[in-house]
Amino acid sequence: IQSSWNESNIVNQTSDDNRKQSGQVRIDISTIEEPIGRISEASSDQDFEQCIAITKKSFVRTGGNELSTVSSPEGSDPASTDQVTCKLQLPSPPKRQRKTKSNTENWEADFQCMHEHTGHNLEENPNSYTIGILEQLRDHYKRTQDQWRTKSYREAIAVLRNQKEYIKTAEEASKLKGIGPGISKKIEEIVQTGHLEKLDSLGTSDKVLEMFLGVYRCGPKTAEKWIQAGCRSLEDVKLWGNPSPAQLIGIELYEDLHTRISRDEVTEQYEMVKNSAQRIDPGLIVYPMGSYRRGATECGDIDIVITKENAEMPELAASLPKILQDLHQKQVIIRGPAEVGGGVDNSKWQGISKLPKPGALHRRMDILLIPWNERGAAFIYFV
DNA sequence: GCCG
DNA sequence: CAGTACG
DNA sequence: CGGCCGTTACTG
Repeated sequence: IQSSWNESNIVNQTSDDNRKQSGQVRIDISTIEEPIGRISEASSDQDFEQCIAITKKSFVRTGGNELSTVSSPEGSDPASTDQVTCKLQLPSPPKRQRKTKSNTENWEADFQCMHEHTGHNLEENPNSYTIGILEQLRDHYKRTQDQWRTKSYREAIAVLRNQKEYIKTAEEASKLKGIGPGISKKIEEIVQTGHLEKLDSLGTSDKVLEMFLGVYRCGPKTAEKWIQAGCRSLEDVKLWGNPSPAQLIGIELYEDLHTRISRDEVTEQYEMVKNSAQRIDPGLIVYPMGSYRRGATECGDIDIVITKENAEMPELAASLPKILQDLHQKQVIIRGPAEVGGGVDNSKWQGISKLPKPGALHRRMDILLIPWNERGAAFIYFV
């Protein structure tokens, strides 16, 4: 905020010169409107503006389902820099003309949440094959609990996913922030040979570990523990693994929870929550978030934010058990209302939901409670 | 693994 | 407190 | 080389 929260700095940046210290995000909050609801009324909130200014992460155009959080690609050509730069509009902003005028007029187009989500607008990424290989490597490091390599691959993949061009050489790759010498070489190898020698030498014997890691609320430590206990199947885990209640749900619902959710079903689930919430309190405002809001055609889970005008956390937290109870009557909720305390600290609920119709699958659902004056930051964070 |  | 999870 | 997201939220 110190470096960017002042007007002169922003004017400088617009004028295309001397901006080696880029990496700032500039968002025109007065024009942020999305199909689901409006957050533009929040533009009068100082804290909302500051939240955005503070957010140094770039909201890079997303070619896939994940919002990239890499820093702005400084040092690249001006055109591409413009594409990831949006405007932070101050009370009386100087509207400057950009050199590349198409970008000026249409910068909103670079953001998924500025488009109507028909569910048919996500094009294939030219690097999808490369990404697939790198994902295997990432998963390997996740299995072997190498958290930092996992992180590096995760970030490199996110960067690659945001490229419109096919990255063919190590030289091209290493220009991208988050892709260094190691992954660059691997990218070139993948492009030239179609696969990666490193993957062959890893062995595929850790299928069991992989399966365990797929269990809801089982991470590397627990998976390792189950292996050490001699478990080789989910049945074994139930007998010998001493799984937690949540993990037991993850085992019982393993298939359901690994099935992607259609956009339409997320809409349905969201409507159910919204109806229940507003039956409890008509003032509650409910939004679908996460990958749904980013326009994904299929989602892994269902993210929902609940807020209310001028409400703080205690009031919202008090409503949550009632909402869950109401939902419980209409759809199945596991880890249901009884286990949710009424404490002031309850700001979220993570559980399982299922639409009340034949053949419906169990889905992971997150409900996040957001105090009214934090909604701006929440919209940035949870999307 | 990458970055500073 | 460690572990897991969320964006 | 050292640090790697969050004074995250929640469970057990």
